[in-house]
Amino acid sequence: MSFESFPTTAPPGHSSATTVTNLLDGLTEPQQEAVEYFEGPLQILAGPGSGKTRVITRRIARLVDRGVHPSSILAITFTNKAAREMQERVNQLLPESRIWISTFHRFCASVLRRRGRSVGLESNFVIFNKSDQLQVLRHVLNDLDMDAVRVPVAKLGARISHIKNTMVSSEEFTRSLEYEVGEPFDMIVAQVYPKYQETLLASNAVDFDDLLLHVVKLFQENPALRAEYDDRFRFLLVDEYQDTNVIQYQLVRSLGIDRPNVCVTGDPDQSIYAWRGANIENILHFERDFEHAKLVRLEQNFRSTALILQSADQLISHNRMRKAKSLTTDAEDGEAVQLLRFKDGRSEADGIAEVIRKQCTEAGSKWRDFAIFYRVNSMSRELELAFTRHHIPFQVAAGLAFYDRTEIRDLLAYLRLIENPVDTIAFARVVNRPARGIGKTSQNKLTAWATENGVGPMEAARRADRITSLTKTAKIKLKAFVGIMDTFSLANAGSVSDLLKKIVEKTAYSRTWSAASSEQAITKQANVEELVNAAAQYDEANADDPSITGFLETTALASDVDAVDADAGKVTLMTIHAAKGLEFPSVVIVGLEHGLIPHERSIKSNDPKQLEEERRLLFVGMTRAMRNLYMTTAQVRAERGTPRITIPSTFLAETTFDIIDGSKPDGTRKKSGTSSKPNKNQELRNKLKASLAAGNKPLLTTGAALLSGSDEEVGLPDAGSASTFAVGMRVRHPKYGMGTVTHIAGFAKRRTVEVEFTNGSRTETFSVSHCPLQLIGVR
DNA sequence: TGCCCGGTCGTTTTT
DNA sequence: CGACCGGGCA
Repeated sequence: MSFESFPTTAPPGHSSATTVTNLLDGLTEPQQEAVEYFEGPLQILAGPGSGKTRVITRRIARLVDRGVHPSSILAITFTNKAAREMQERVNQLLPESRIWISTFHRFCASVLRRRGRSVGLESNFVIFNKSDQLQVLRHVLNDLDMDAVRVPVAKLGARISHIKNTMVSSEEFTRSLEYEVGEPFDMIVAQVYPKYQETLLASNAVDFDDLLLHVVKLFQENPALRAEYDDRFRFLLVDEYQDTNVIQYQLVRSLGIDRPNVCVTGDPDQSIYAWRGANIENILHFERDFEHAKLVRLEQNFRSTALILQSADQLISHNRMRKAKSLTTDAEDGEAVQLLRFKDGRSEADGIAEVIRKQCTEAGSKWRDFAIFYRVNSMSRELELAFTRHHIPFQVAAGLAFYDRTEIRDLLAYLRLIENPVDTIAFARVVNRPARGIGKTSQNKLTAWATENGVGPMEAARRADRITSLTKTAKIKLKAFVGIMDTFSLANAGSVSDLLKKIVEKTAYSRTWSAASSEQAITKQANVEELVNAAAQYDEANADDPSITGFLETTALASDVDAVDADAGKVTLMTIHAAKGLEFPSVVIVGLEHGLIPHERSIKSNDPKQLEEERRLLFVGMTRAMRNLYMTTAQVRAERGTPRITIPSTFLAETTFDIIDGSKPDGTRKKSGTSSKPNKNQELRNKLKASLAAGNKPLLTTGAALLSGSDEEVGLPDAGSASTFAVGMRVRHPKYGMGTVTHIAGFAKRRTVEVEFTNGSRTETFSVSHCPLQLIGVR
């Protein structure tokens, strides 16, 4: 946004001769280098706010300028939003050029629509999202008679997805377990995974993973096809390369063999998706994978003020597994990062609201200048309540995504079934919605018959007369359902939106919520209307070739983050992950607490890699801020309903900021900002370092000390400090049983112990002042 | 067949 | 604390 308002000197419709210099105008030397580099692999290591998008878009324009045909350039991004933004900016430089800019998933969908026959997909296949996926798994479990055993479906899905992302097929997975007994859970997975794939294929459907996986397989099995695509896309550009997983990597590789003009951009320090299979190695080993690769580093930051950048840089420099990078800026110092401390989550939310209001009334800020980031979605609630109380307009980039709402999924399922009558999941969803007297029993009989006779659910319903197990009424009702469905077609309705309207009308869909409270009914009605609007938009954009499949693809690959509108005139609330790639004049990062940032899961994993990813996550959050950066802590935070005393984030000991008492109306500033003299915060950091050098493990302690709330000097705890607990002590907990104390941190009321329990190998942190721990003795 | 309640579960991040 | 599943009852 900000610095990108660089004037486009070329008038619209310019001829190419004048653009070369213009395309390099206002670029730094490394930026120019990246734009100018022509053929061969190119890696752009782009720090936050270093003008990456600008470089890529200009590079594309420059390629066209050199005579490369626009249709032989493919740019791939991760999110729709990034793709759209890049498309817009390329269009500014090259109006009407129709460069193909797409996400990995959309690109693969289009390949599969054209060439998916050999992996068993019709061109109108549907894309199953997560809830469809879970539905499939439930069906599979049902068929396998496994519901007796409690199997967590979501976990199954996650496990299968993970296996797929390591490119292990169901056959390979099952075979691998024949030789080696795996986890008990994997034994279940081994049974479910193949059936799951079968169901998808029988439904002419793919899940998100399949979308990529099928294409990679297609290219592997059909070298001529791979070569065709490789050749067609003479230039390939991949954004956010640090987030690619094994499959995406394979895809990029297979498109860059004959024509290795692959340009990747990314920043290892912003890799925050390793948990879902992203492989930092991909970017770290680019030079090895693509011979004679050129490397360009963009290290000058045009986004943040110097003090913000400095704090972020301090933090990230604590990562050990890292390509060192020097972030620089010409910007003024600006205001120091501020740490606002509150007593609990509610006053934190109120305090943030007050800060924002104050900035808007006194400093001329606008609501839209502010973004609040949190680690977990559940933390948005308290903030939403506070903003409502304070009458501050806000938008949340999360919650139930629009296309995940029941009424929307129901109507989409109708569309799916019309287009693809073998979609068992859509059938199950729709056949009795609104209720038309076709219950579970009848459905089970029908699907059993369908499987037996090798037909899809709609075909089975059509032949309901032949299914002897069905009751007479069930047969009649199924026939009626088929009758209604037969009246629906795109050809008859004329457009997707009209078809949707017809469905709503003919099925009397609003009966579904007749029982719901009126307020709910109104929301649902509005959602349905919004869906029709979305369809109308699709109709308009695809007037030349409208299809149900096309519309469904749009909805399947849309995400809630796409809906955030930077210009909405509202404060934006989102997770730190969702904030990647964005920037805001003022940013608040909420809950800098142990267990939140870094997240408990990463801490408990005991894996330094995971902790480093948490650090990168905070780094990403901090570097979104242009002018003001606030971070907050609450001394007490309700967790699963019960309030618990918090421990400050260890990361606070690794960066610089001013501490502000957020609960005081004006905020009592402990140390003021712009001086570079070490403040108390830094003295404490020095102590921490000395202590670390002495072989202690006091990160928690120092974090706590930092925020201990008193101005008096606080020392680090030693063996003799006042506490009855000591590392190595045996304790008993009424619920978790026997355990051993592994860490002690904090002082007085804020003193905490971490206990590793013997059975179940779980680890819990307790506040000494109120915990039910019983001392047993020393190990 | 459908509704309601009760219990269980988990609880990070997403195309 | 909340969502969601499954079971049991009307």
